[in-house]
Amino acid sequence: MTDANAFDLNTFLPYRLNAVAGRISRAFAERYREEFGISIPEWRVLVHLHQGGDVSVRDVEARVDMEKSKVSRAASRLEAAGYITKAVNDSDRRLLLLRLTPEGEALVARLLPVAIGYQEEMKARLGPLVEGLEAGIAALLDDPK
Amino acid sequence: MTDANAFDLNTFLPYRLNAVAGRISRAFAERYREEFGISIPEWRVLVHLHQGGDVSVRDVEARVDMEKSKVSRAASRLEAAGYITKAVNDSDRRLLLLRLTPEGEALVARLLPVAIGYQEEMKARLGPLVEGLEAGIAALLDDPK
DNA sequence: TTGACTTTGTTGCATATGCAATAAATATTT
DNA sequence: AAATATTTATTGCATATGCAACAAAGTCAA
Repeated sequence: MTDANAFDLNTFLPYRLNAVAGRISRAFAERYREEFGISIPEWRVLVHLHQGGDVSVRDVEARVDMEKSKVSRAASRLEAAGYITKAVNDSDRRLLLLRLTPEGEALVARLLPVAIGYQEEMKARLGPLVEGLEAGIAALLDDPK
Repeated sequence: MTDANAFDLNTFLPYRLNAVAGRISRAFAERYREEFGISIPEWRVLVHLHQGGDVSVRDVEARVDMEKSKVSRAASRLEAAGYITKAVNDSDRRLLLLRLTPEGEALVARLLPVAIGYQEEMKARLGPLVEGLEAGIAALLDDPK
């Protein structure tokens, strides 16, 4: 059945998955850059800090699907912008304690509604198909690999 | 209901979509780099040339979800590697005619079964959930926007 | 304690990327 | 026809990325 001559990129699942994700991400990134002046890596760090308590670079790396160098650089930019602080963890001086500043908290408070609204838009476009999409993503993402 | 304090990145649809797509793409890219020495942009150009007839950079850009500069650079690398040729389109001398060489055709013939196999693996992992995933992707991707 | 090994975060480096600017060809307007 | 505008592909530039190398701190074993 799988005739290689008939191969069509537009029905190729890995390609399609990557293409949607790219478009969604680009739109999301543009919005965040314009409204808040931050990138997606920075957004992820902020949101993770908002969720968890004291957090190290390693923690962010593990939970947010980013290389540690990417996390490190995002954190440095956020620190320079005054949204987070970096402190040394006294019980293990290799670890950083990343924390939101009051400015960072305020920024997250403005960010989250926009994020949630964006998600709502997506879900509205999907209608009843959301569930199937989420189930498929879960199967690929949360699998033991 | 959407309480911003309860926001959880791991249930945030745009994030999850991007995370799966990233993992799938990285695995795919690694495989293609190791086995064939080509990148995903190059892969896309090759496959598109295999599908269509004579093709310009603009055609690839329109159909393959890539910036024209990315297409241009991928095409240059493929030309240097001997997989495609660039000729001037005599009916409109602004356009290129990109064509697979015999080596390019041979490469594509080896590439496609691997791609199809990769897709099969994905589908096997998804089981009956494939359809829902594909429907969701279609709703987001093929929409009038 | 000493020495070997591991973990954590940062940085250097090579490559990739998007965007704007450009040159060449064509199309359009006057 | 001449002047202007548009389209196509490439390239320069600034930024982003992943990976490997590294320094500092900690762990473990003898």
